[in-house]
Amino acid sequence: MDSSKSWDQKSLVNEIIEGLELAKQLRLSLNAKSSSDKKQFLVQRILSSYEKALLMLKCSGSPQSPIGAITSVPESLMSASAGPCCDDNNRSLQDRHDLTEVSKKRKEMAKWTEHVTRASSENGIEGAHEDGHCWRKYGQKDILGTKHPRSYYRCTYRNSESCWATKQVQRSDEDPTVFEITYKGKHTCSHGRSSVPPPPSPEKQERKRHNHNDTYQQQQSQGNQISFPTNLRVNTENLDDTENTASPFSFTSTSFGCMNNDDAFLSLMLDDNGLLDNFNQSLLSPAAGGSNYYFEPASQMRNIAGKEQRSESDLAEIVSAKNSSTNSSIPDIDFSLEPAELDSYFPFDCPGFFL
DNA sequence: CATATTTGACCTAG
DNA sequence: CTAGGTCAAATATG
Repeated sequence: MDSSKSWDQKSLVNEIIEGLELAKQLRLSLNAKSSSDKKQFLVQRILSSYEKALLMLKCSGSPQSPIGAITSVPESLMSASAGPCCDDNNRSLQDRHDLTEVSKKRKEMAKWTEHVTRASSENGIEGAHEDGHCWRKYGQKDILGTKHPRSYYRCTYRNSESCWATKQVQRSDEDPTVFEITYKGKHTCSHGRSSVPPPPSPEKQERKRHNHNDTYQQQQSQGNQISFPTNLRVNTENLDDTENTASPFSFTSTSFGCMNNDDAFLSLMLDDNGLLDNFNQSLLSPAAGGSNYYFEPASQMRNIAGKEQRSESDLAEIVSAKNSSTNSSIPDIDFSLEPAELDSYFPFDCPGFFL
């Protein structure tokens, strides 16, 4: 990866910069209310740009690519052709049902990671992310080499609806405002983001202990500028095709959980690009929960990781939503889209937002 | 009282 | 054996 880069780092940077510029243009367009054609065109360009950049990265296969933002996902997990989501965590289940197949891999389900920057206490955005699903914490573990413990959550409806989706929340030690959320399995429950007003968010405990007043409500008032993803970083680490790869990233948050607008956002994305075709299904599938933004040129991106990414499903995506602010920017290369981009699509005034 | 969280014990892959 | 992941009893919350 370091030695023979099939891509020139400059090209990569350029690609990303271009994306950034385009995003800015898009923002302007949005503000100016220009024709939707133009907007769509811009979106397409942006995606194309990032797609290229990601491809370069993927090809390089460097875990520690220049882009610090990219988090390498530990292992590839393939999703057994088995079900969409149910599969692994239920060790016990599997054990009961068919131990034999589980032999090696413990993880067989689609998995992707999301990086969520949640508020700095000053912004009071802690707990700003929710994905519209109801999660129940079932464990917490101190992980070697990390300052903060990792929390384990599973779908509240695990039992009632056999929804085996789970997620892990790990606070970054470097940037305490960043939470790395790793999802596993797809929601099969019918309680997507749409309905349920997100209960306690994962980090709830922290909010509890720290502050709660200045949290999300504040943002509502601040409305467009902070609320949340100011800078959206999308990092795709391991992608593998996987038809059932569930719903990749939900742009964190409760917000999405309660808004319908994401549809607009999605449709925009989808319309413009064939790129996202593969995901349409899941994207639109109710179960998957609507606001998932797929970033996946399917076939092209997968692989490269080099290891066992067979065909199954090795999907790990990382989304970073930064709400920090204007400058979090990242000189080098973090993919960062300016806030406005999202703002226009997401109303933050919906009640229950960020909760 | 029902449901969610906490937390130490337990299980398993590596 | 270790670290990560899960279970489940105890406890907290509404």
